[in-house]
Amino acid sequence: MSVTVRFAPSPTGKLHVGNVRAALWNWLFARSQDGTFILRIDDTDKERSTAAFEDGIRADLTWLGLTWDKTFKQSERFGDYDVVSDALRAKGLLYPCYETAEELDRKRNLQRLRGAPPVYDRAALALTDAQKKAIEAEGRAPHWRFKLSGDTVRWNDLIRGETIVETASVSDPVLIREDGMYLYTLPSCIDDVDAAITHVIRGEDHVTNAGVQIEIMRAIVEVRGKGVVPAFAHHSLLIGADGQGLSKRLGSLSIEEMRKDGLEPAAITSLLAKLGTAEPVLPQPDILALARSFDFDKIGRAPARFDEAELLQLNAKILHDTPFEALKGRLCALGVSAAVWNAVRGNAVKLADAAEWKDVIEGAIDPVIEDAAFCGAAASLVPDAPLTEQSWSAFTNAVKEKTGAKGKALFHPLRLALTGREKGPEMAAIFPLIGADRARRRLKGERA
RNA sequence: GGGCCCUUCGUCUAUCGGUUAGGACGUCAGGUUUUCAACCUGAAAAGAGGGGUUCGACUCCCCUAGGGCCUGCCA
Repeated sequence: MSVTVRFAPSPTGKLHVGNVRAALWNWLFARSQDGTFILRIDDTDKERSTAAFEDGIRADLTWLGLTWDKTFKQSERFGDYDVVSDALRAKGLLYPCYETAEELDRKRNLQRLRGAPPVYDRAALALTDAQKKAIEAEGRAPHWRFKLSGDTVRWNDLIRGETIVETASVSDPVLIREDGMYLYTLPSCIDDVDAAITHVIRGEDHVTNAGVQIEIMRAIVEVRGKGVVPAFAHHSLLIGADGQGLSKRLGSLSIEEMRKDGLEPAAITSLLAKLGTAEPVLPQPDILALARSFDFDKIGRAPARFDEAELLQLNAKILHDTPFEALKGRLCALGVSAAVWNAVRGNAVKLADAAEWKDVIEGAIDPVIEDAAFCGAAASLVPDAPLTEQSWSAFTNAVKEKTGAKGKALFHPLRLALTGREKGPEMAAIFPLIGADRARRRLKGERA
């Protein structure tokens, strides 16, 4: 049986690092098994789902290189959900409830106060047909719950190992709201069975869900007369660099933000693929190489810290190794030539840094002159154009001879005068780019 | 409140009862680049705490502490 996985975001928000780690692992696993990766848009919540979020999710995934083999939206499949829910009703597995949200809330609070688990008491199951009729005569519509078995559900989780959920300690899940809208659970289960999903890879916030979903899926398989319950792999969630949960400040960790910030998608995939695994996090521009090394056995069970500083370091390393050709389009848009890129890429953390260096090299800057006499002497020693790779050492040797300065005393003031900055790319590389004329003027303290 | 999961260098982790507790990233030092970055070499750096079990515990058990998650007519 060939592997089929899915990533199922709901278009009610932007993709963030947490989401994307799940998407990535699904994608990597699919690719490593020569399987199928499905993008499913879970848009059952009509009020909160928007086309803009959906487009954003697709754009983000595409940008990261997580392309899908198939895609569909749950909103296209309500007919199928109707068929299955009717069959579930007929089997007595889906039953109507008439409590209001406030009532349920009250019940839960009471249970909590008594120290009891807030599990639905199934009062609706005791309702007679006459009572139901009477309630509906008042204009009240039911919401529908799935009747859990109360048994222990167990599965061998690909990451967590043997895992059990006691469905007796879980409320019968509401599958259909009072207004007739499907909640996420049923469509998700139906789609997983119908699409023949073999592996569900997602965050451990879903482990209790997995218990109830396995029961629901078993019922669906029976109703459909085909399909299987997939295998599950629940990974730990990411936490912040401070060791606290990530959920609070996901805004700043959105993929869209990172894209706008000019980060390399490979930096994100390199980090997220290996963070929390036994393998080292290394810059890996080839996402398929990441797929080849994907292994559930290497994934740890403890929450891992996501540190933006680490992401930036990876981004820099990836940039250091990326030739001009690979970045041509974006560099040209920034006005950065191949010569400039090759001279400055070792100093770029983000791609936009190259543009800053381009401005330092080619634009007008205000030089920093610490010692006017020294710089003035140097100005007169700048070799005639055109400058070459060798010009820098010829120039600095001449300055050394004339002024007696050496080491840091020699280089530091020259760098400051020529670039206006304390640090930067190899001077031998950018000196010819700055050019003899501009170099002389900058050494004389002129804006050039 | 209840339930599930987790806790080894700063970080991600290896170890599946006996190891000088290993690696990677980061950090620091030295080298190199007659400056910084890059690069090379090296070093420092860890079993949350307390009880057991055992000849022997990072490893198994219990307690405590800390963290994550679930406990929705959200997903």
